[in-house]
Amino acid sequence: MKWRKNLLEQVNSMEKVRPFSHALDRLRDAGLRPTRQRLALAKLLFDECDRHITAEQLHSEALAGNIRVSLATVYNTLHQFTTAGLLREIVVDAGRSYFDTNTTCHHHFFDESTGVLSDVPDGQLEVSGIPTPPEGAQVESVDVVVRIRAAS
Amino acid sequence: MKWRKNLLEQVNSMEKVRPFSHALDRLRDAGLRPTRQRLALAKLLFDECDRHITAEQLHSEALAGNIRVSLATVYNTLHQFTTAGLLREIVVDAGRSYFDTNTTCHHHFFDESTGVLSDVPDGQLEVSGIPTPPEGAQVESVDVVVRIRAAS
DNA sequence: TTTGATGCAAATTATTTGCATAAGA
DNA sequence: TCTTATGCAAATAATTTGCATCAAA
Repeated sequence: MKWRKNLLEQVNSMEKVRPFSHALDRLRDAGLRPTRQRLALAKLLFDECDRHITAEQLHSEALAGNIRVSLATVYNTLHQFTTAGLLREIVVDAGRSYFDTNTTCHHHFFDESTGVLSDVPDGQLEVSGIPTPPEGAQVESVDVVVRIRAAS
Repeated sequence: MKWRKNLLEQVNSMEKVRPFSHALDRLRDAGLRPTRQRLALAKLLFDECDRHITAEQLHSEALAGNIRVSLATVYNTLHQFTTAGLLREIVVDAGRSYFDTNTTCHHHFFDESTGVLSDVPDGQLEVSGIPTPPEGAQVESVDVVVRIRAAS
């Protein structure tokens, strides 16, 4: 049927009305099939710049935006995005994973009272003398977490 | 009954045979009642120096040493020790907590292939320019994790 | 013997997996 | 239509909590 275009065409025509090319391009470039859920989650993640979010938070946002998606799918999608290099997983809290839309090398503040994760502005913090790892291992990354707390 | 001494006396007499004063002193100083389980776990933790261990690992060691203790008690004890300042909790792996018997300020290697956590020797790694935290917050600590992996 | 801390079973929270199904070619 | 990848229910893993019990005084 004529009106039945493939998803790419649909999306291209929709882009004229509402610009979600950003999210779509990212999925395309990563070689991930742009399904409805993925596209919706990508939009939430990448339309604003520089987000730090947990699976639970993203799931809430999706539901609030009338996107029907299970928490498991949110987890799976976040991990797929991470594997594809679209996200970076940040470990700051035992028993909760945060995902960062900024995948470049940078460091974090973690507010232990509120659970809010934020970026340390570039150029403020320097790590020098990265140590020689034990025999036979290579350094993958050097992660710095500045733990903060509301002043008492 | 005469033979029924209190725990302190028992322990003092046993010390002549087997030296676990180290573990006992630590509990005493921290104001924690030296119960059988706590004393046994403290012995495992503090008799060797500088251990990095998960709850699961410590539980296994306890069972191997014929110490009947539940995993929940191991968790509770690890947290009590941490609150008392005897241990430091290290967050390196989403969904698993490590505890470090070295509570002084230092940094870590985390081997992502094996899950082994180890200390970065003092003096090799320097962090400079600790950034100003967001308004109203104060810095609690600056944690550096050097993630390593077996060379491919 | 009394009392309050303790230790564990059961509950909770966070995350992963297997497989029926829907989506794209 | 025909796969193959997808999304979710159910399972698993990690950790916490409430309360009966035990140990110290």
